[in-house]
Amino acid sequence: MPELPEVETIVRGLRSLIRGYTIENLIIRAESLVAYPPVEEFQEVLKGKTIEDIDRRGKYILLKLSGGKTLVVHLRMTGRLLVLAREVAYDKHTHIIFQLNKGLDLRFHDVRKFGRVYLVADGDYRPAGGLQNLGPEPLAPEFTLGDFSKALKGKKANIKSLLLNQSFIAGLGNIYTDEALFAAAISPERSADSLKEDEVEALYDSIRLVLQKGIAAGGTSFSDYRDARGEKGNFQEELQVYQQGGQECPRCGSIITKKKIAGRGTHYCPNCQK
DNA sequence: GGCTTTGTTTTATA
DNA sequence: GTATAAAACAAAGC
Repeated sequence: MPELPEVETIVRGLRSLIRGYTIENLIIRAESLVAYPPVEEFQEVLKGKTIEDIDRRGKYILLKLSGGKTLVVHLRMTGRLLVLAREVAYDKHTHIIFQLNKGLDLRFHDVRKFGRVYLVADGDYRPAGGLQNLGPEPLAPEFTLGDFSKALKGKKANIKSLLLNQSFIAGLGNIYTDEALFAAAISPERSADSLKEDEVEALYDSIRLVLQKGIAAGGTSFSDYRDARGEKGNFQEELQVYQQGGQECPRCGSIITKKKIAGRGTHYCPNCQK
């Protein structure tokens, strides 16, 4: 599942592979993935645009184009953005092909077809779903412990659901939420405002550390995730609790539990996550 | 063919 | 209006 570290890895790859390239033509094989504007307009406006830079905001990929437009991509569960030579054959899950100059393709590949692309005017993110309502970037220097602590105050929801809420904090999904709560030794069922000062600090540090480790490992390829070159990440080898239900806790040796919390499969150690 | 998967949006409830 | 929880939705693999 592409979360912040996976999206960051993809963005870095795209920057080195296709920055400065021009979109010469598009092939849209599944129109349902084009969320905005209507497909005909999407196709016409993109032709001839140059990719000036590639950025990330939360789990959204932003391709800044010439002419004041931004192509926004969200990969949801199983989406991939791949850079491939034009002659590489499509498979059944290749849905949008951006044909670039010099014989390169940028391809949107998605087994589940849950991913979406949006073409917006620079800075006007309203048509792009939750992009305009994202919370702070957890790795940005401006996001301080004080901010985090203040934001948690008075929140009665459990900490797991709050961390998954993109308008509260951007970029965390099920994998890194479970890993950060484990690293901070905090139970996912705790209400947010029940956390003591030292626990808030441990969680703040854990969120940032886990995300940085994820990026350093090139993301988590538990199943579908691949980077822009089609390569797997390695963070699955470092997972402490996610998908480790029934295994021994690496910290205390108890058996890791998997349970549905906040509507999501949640992995945690019932003994040492308090 | 029902169940599962996750990120996001929508709806319901307090 | 706000905070929160629950349900719905996307589509395909098994």
